[in-house]
Amino acid sequence: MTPSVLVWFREDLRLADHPALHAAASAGRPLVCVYVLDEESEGLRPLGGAARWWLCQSLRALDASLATLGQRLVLRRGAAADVIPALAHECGASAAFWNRRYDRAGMAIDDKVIARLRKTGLSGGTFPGGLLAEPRHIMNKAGEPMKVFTPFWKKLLALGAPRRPRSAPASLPAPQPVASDELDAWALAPRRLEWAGGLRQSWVPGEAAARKRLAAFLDNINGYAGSRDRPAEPATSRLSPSLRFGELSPNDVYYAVRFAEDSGRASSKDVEKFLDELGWREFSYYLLHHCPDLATKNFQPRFDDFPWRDDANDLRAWQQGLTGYPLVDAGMRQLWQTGWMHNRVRMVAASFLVKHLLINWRLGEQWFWDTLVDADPANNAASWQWVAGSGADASPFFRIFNPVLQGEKFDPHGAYVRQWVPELARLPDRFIHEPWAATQLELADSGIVLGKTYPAPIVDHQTARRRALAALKHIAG
DNA sequence: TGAAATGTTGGGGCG
DNA sequence: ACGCCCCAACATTTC
Repeated sequence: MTPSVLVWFREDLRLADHPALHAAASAGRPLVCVYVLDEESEGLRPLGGAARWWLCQSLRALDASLATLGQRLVLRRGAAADVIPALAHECGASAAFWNRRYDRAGMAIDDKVIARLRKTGLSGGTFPGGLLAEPRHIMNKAGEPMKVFTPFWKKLLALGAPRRPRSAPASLPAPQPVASDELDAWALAPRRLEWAGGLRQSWVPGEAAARKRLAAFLDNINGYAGSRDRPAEPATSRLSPSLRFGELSPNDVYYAVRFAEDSGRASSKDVEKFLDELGWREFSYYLLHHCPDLATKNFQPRFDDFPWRDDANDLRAWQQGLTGYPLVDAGMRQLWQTGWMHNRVRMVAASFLVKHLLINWRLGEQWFWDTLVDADPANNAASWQWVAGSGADASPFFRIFNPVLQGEKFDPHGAYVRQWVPELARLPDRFIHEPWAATQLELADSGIVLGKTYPAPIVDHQTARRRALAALKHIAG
């Protein structure tokens, strides 16, 4: 019997531009496509709730696309270093292929899998597929990892054109029948039904839907550079969860945007601005690769002794969107209801937790990890550290967002606030970002009783700002 | 990928 | 007519 080839899907739940799948398909041998739910291996961070929901839907979608090619997705559960070699033997495979990952725990597992495969005469083939550039290829003159975004991104782009994406295989070799777990038995969907309901209303996971979102974004990219910061406008790509789970490869996105530019559909300004965001994703994975503890350890050690406040009430108010600052609350509620928050608001809300409340960025990182559908081990950790000031190329400690000014600047008519904080919806524009500045009469006209129907600010901006500056100046460097 | 404090300037009201 | 003051408006510095 012809030995089969095993393709191990991980954070690349797609058929297009999937180098490992492409290589396996070209071998012309029976194919086994597998996904392993690994909740046992040392050091792997368990997915948060919203991401588990996305994963479940995306696996279903991937299985359906494989089915159109006569294939199916085999589901297995357990420590990957056991499961993959065992499955390879079970189905008589001679090789297992996968696309690389870049976190330390994941790479250690992959090394172990390769070692075990080799021990019994099988081979493992690994491919680049998740990043525009391999992290080890970008170093400064001293041979050290780079620490500043702009030179990093310039260097990456100067390496030459990124790998060209391939389209999905038109056909796949016949499957090798293998037993599979039932997806429903994994119970990935959240227990709270209404939470899953909000996610389902907001998103369609899977490669096909991701490609539709990419196309819709390109149709709408005109003016992106300016409108991307206004959370009430549908200007951002909303591709983050798809990139997180690899429903699209960054190469696919990169070239789609470049093509829009070359064909005159998109201005260079808008394109550069958007590709910068893809660049930040690269930079985050790059940092995680060279600094594997990014989610728990300060990138800048001088933050190690910072006296964070331990205040469960303030943390809860922030999580629930009850800080009394409309823009922050709107963001936190959008997050809870849809599993996603607009980028501009993420910065303001995160800054509020860290700087106004002086709560440890790790607690914010953890909350986002649990609630974001795009929660990503690299982006989430790097971005929280960036906001906190402890990260690479971080926001300086004295940069403290004023949630009122940010609201007035980026949500001038309060459309975003009105959508997510409906109890403020009737406030006039001039008070929508600072309801406490309205008189009792004006509040009453809008049906608001401050402290009852909507909270008074849990901290005074001026006071909190000065407190943060005083606390942070000790570690300024 | 800020905001506040502080400094400077210039037009206009006014004595 | 002139100087003085006020204070936007803008620029610079500081956190």
